Amino acid sequence: MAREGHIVEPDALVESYLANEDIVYEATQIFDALSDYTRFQILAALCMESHSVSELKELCHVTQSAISHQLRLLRDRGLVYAHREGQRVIYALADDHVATLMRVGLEHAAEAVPTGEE
Amino acid sequence: MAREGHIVEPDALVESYLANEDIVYEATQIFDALSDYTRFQILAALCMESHSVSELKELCHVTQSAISHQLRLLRDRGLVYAHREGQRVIYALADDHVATLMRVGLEHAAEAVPTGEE
DNA sequence: TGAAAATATGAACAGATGCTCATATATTAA
DNA sequence: TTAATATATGAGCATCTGTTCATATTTTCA
Repeated sequence: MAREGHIVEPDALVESYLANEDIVYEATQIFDALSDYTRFQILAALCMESHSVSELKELCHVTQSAISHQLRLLRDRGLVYAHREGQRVIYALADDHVATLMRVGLEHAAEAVPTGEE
Repeated sequence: MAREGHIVEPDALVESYLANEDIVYEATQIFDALSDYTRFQILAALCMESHSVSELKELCHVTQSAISHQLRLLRDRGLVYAHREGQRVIYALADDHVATLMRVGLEHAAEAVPTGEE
């Protein structure tokens, strides 16, 4: 069945997660959140610091409506949370795992994309 | 602009990646690959060991055609590679980053999904 | 060579997705 | 209260996605 040895250390904990359909589905939902360019930019900005909707709109170069819709999705999935400050609504990252995922994803991507320097 | 301090260490390397559109796009593509239940199962299986198409079909409980289509996508994105062994075609993970991402994603998911035990 | 087994692939289709546009809600200031 | 600013949201739409179905390709074995 196997062709080579294990590529990663067989991790009992990870394997138990894989056996749980709900956990696997939840994992795919996180990756889905990170799979869209706009959402990735939002989360990247929030990795650095919290931002209002209008700040995010500027940082991501999309319309206010588009940002709000994506923020709603991220909020519904528990990746960000919000609180009001006067007229503004400030969004923040809800989970440090997201930052870790983005870091690893970017490192992988940086290897895949030829930049002239490695 | 900021509401609180930095959530993650400001990482100059990561910030330079974020400034590169191609790298960000490439990163979203990796997350997209992991965002589908079938593909996630395929990659999870390949994290453990290499598998033929028919083995993956059994492990993921989907049709041969569906597996082949998804494997093509993963191959096109450079996440897996294949070689023929007689009638079989054996697929393997092309990149260890994928395993790391899945591990972190599953850990995040395990916290989000109530299991009765943490 | 012909049949069987394993894999790949194109077409088609239903459902999901991300955006825009218009409008609603909420807060502040005049 | 009215106007202005900030944010949220529903509807509609074009595009994308994942699957199925049918069929093609490749390899092995009789």
